[in-house]
Amino acid sequence: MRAAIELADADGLDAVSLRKVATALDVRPMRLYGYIASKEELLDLMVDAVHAEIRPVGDGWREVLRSLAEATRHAAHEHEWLADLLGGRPQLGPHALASGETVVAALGSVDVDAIMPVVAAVNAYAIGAVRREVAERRAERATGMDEKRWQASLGPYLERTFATGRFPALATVVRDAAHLDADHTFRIGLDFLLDGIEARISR
Amino acid sequence: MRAAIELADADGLDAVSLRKVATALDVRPMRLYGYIASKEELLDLMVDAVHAEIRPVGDGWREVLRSLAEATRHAAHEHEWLADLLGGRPQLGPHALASGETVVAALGSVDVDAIMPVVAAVNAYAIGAVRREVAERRAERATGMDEKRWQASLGPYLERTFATGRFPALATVVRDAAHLDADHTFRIGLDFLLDGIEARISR
DNA sequence: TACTGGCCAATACAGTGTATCTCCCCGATG
DNA sequence: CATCGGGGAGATACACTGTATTGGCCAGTA
Repeated sequence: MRAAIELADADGLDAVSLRKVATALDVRPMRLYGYIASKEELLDLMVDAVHAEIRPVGDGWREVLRSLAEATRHAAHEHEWLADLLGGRPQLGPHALASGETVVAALGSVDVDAIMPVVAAVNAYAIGAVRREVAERRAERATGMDEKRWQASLGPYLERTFATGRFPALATVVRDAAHLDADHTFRIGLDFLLDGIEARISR
Repeated sequence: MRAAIELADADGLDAVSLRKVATALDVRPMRLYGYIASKEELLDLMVDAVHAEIRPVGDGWREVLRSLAEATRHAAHEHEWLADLLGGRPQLGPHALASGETVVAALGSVDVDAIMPVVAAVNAYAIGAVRREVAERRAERATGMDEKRWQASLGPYLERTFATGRFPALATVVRDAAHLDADHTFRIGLDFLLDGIEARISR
């Protein structure tokens, strides 16, 4: 599983094949089936292993939830393949449960019936936001490794389609609005969500 | 592309192979490369095609954003494979831009610099929430098509791990808290987010 | 009529996850 | 001590994937 994570970190999820993992371990491919039942199980184990790095901390429910989201984002930055797997199947491994435990424990002051929806919402936001962020990062890299070429290759396409006049509102926003960086965008959305939660649970 | 969507609807994303799409069209596989450059492009086209079904409607920014999230969820229910693709790469196809346009147009009363973060946050939440929902739905189906067997197969595992005493807070919440259905969970999280947005943009 | 350019089909290739078959070694038994 | 049996490791096999390359045919032109 560690070998698989190293492969994925280095060359992406596609580079994780049972044959490659086996050779990394100096073992024959079919040996792996003594430990896992299928490749999906290996992927689940990888995700749970990374959950060990997601350790929410902080005082009070708000800080802990924020920390959960930020830690998820941080983990996905270090393991971009995580964005492809997060939310793809239920996470019930020990490390995932452990981080869930610390979060729920920090929500002791919250109404017990509200805990699950709140945690679920923060998780959903974090997963969706991280996915888009990683997708953009990859797209940038695909067009020549630097941001200028990305703008240069995307710009003309967008200009052309905006020039059709079919998306006037979108065009003005893209052209006129301030462009926030990824950090700010993530935090603003998270603040929206946490504000809304705060308003409801302290009602 | 329509053929590919039908295949995916029927048997999941794995069933979409260029060979199968080609035979569905009574064509030889390599013919497809006259229309697409790679399989990824086909997947992008499929996603954009489904974006045609995502038509946010409503009066006022709040209703439109809610409609956007609900429509995304609805589309993913009819095309479960969409959950695997959403957020996986930037969506710049015409239909995706069109739904973005109607959303942005409905946010005319909002500060222009706030529009992008707001839309991004709602999208992120919708994608993350839909993913988890679809993941659960699949897990249920995988354990025998009905919910009872799902509980029966998951229950013992959770009971065992909770019995270790390592997740006391989680255990009490799972055992004692009311379990909301998927519709409510989605709507509650969405309300959190929209409340938070409302508080900030009308500030 | 000879030729040539383009396009379509077929084949080829390197890889995938996983099922099955084979064989060898080691331990237990007569 | 010899023989046998079983279990596990290894190799092989299979069906399939996405895509590059090759072969051949046919239409249009000189």
